[in-house]
Amino acid sequence: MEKLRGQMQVAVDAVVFTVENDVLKILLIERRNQPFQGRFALPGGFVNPDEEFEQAVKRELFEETGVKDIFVKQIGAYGKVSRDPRGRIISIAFLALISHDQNLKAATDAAKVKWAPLNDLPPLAFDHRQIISDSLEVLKFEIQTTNIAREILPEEFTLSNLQSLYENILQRKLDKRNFRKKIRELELVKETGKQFMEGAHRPAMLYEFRDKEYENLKERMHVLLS
Amino acid sequence: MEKLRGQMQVAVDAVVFTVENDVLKILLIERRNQPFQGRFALPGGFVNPDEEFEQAVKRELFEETGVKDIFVKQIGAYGKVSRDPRGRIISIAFLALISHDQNLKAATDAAKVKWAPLNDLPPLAFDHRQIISDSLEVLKFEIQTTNIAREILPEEFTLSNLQSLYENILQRKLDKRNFRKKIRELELVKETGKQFMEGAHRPAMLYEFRDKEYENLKERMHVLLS
DNA sequence: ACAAAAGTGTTCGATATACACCCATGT
DNA sequence: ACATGGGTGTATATCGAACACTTTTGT
Repeated sequence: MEKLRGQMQVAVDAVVFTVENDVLKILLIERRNQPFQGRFALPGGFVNPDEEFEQAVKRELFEETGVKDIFVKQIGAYGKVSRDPRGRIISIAFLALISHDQNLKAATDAAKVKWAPLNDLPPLAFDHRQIISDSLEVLKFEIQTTNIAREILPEEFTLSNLQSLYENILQRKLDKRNFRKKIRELELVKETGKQFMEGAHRPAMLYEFRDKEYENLKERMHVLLS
Repeated sequence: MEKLRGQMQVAVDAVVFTVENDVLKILLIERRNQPFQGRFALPGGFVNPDEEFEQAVKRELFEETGVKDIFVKQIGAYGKVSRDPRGRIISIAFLALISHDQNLKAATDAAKVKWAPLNDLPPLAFDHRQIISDSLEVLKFEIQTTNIAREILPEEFTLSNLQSLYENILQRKLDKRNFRKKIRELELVKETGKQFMEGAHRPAMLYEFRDKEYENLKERMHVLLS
């Protein structure tokens, strides 16, 4: 038997999005060791030999956030020879979404863990900035073609919360009336009957997501052709 | 130093599309060894320690097809624990496109290599059927939002060839007049002035792709929101 | 009364879709 | 002459985009 070819170390990394006070944030961890000691990096770790990628991600994220069932979706493999000075370490990157109402361990944990606003990220280790950028592109697509928004918002939310989420992800302002009309047509949400009151202004209606599947939104992908 | 964690074998596999006689085909290789001996599989192989994923794919594909610069795009990582009975072998899958006018070695090579029509694939080894399915989804998206079609068609082609390619990829019929109008609006191609004559009917105009970049097509992705 | 966010419809332009006939050629 | 695929335009429906005022609350 020849020496095993293609032998490498395989890790998973996660771009965990959540929304807090209508701000889209990403989970970062300050590195304690070389390389990139003191820099922030995406949470992640090596994959055990008998462990699925998704299990590995969820295991790592449970350790960091205390949240058990996190929505994850693979973004791709990052394997540039030079990406890690320690040697050939490839990373399978995942997009992960957490709703902020699950009391997150990370928020109150040691200072080495933080939720950084997407639009104000510190310098990052490895190729993690690229991974975040790619994840955001995927998220932009998914939010427009599925009901993935439910994975990141709390159980109950206002239409302003929802619009803010879309704006944060798509990185542009949306028109309130057009947005609400669209959401209505899609039957994405339903009223809870409750109201949310805060500040010196009219209270907002609270909504929750419908159970309806939204794969059908992908039919709108007839972008180019009849 | 502890024993290396996350140690695995890493391979690349390619879903190579080409179009021959207006039929969309995929490159398959008959396996000579266990497991799945005698079954067809995607071309691929292990990644060398100092080799980029893309290099590895292109190296393998050059060996199989004799074509040097093949368009490739990563689809994702496939790493189910049970996917390969020999052990934990993960595969980074790539979509690859070859225009059939480059005289393909594969077509004339040993019987163990064949171009199989997408709509008539034999049983495949490993999770390769799934990889093909996922690749086709990516291709469906790319063909509608970029000028990727140029990577698979020959230098010169008729509008019927082009439409046929779109139909093959999108797996549905398109309206000829609407298709041509769209292609015109997008300024995707230009006339060569030449004609292509074949069979007992009116000769067709030959076209070639414009050099224009088509990233801008992605702006049409405002599927959901204003 | 005022400030601040919630809520609500209509018009216009652009794009997608449906649809049928003549043309140039080889046999 | 006929069979075969190549080539062309218009009318309608749908969707996206732009746009401003009233409502409800706390202070």
